[in-house]
Amino acid sequence: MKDHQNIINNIKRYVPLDENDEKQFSSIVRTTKVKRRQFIVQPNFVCSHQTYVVKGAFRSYFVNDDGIDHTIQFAIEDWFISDFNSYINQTPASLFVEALEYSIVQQISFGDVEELCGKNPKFERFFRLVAQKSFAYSQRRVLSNLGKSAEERYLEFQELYPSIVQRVPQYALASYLGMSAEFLSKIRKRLASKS
Amino acid sequence: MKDHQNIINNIKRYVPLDENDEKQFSSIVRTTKVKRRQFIVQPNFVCSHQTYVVKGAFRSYFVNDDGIDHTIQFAIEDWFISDFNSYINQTPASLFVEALEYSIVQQISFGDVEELCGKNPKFERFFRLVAQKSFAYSQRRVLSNLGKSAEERYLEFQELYPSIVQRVPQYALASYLGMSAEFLSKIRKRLASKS
DNA sequence: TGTCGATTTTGACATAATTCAAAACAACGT
DNA sequence: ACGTTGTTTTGAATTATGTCAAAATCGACA
Repeated sequence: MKDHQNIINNIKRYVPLDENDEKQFSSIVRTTKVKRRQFIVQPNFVCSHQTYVVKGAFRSYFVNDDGIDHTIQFAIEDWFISDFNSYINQTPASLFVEALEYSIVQQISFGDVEELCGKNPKFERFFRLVAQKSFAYSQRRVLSNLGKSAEERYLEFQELYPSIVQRVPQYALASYLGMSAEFLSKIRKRLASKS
Repeated sequence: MKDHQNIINNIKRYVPLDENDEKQFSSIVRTTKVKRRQFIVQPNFVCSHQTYVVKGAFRSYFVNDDGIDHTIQFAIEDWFISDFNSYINQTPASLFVEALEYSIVQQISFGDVEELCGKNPKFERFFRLVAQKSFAYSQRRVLSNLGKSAEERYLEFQELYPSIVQRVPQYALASYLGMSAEFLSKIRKRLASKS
């Protein structure tokens, strides 16, 4: 149980864990370093792990037939990231998950997680609560995408995640918000000229 | 355990249930009829139940400040629907959930579900798997919204859910796909004139 | 079965956002 | 510190989609 305290404290925000639970969980965690621009998930390979970010930043994205990429998610410290669809069905991924900076992560494999959930309901519960929260979050995003203009989406994102706006490249943010990089640049210029 | 077989078989697609489990689950299910145009969830009221559709059709939607509505989800036979964000946090809803037809539903309350999950890990597991699947589904939708044109989104939806296209009003479908009702009408006309 | 309200269609026009290509700028590795 | 490569900015031209208002159609139910 060297340095799993971050991820374990994270779990404890949802379910109480005693020392034995912690040990159980700790035994399935593997810590790794990841270089900037390195992929931890790639299309056609099964996404076998969920990745918890100890330090650094990632994005997951899809590249369509025209070579245009669409960012699904960012993850910085204390977030999980993966190609979730590939992970839960253990089928080949369609996304890239790429480090935007030099990062340190902790990974848990699908098999280990399922086994752990089977033998300790606290973890079953934890992963249920996380999945439910993720789903609710994703629905909120669908809503913003539907209802708001490009400028409104940018402002909303900036409001919610100011630290991410600072930290990720503009084109990645644009592709998350569903607009071209050029247009985001124009929006920012317009906003800067006010105020 | 009158007529809970549909919903129970649905659960059994994810976890095996013995007779006792079924009885336990059955005890928290309440069956109700819902008239066309009736709301089962409304903004500002807490969404206290998850609703399983035995027969009929629903949609959940958000109405923004300009009075424009955005459909989050459709549900027909064997689907669950709710304002999930309101449900899991037990906070006031921001969505309407409205019957598109005369419907029969089965409802389970947040309190009962949480209690049941606490005492029977099979249900904890079931709700975890469902939440995970829902999340993966929602991510796929984000992807379509980001990557595809209005026409492509329509074609994709028709491919995936032909029965829903037939069954729901056009304006509701347009608001799900993120386009104006008029534009969807034009897309259909254009498509019809080919082939 | 006819009527009224709700839904869909149509066309003209307005606007948001994209595309492309070039220039300016930043930042990374050696 | 330098050059190279990746990123952001700009402006002009283009396209997808929205808006509005009127007409046509549908469908529930008295």
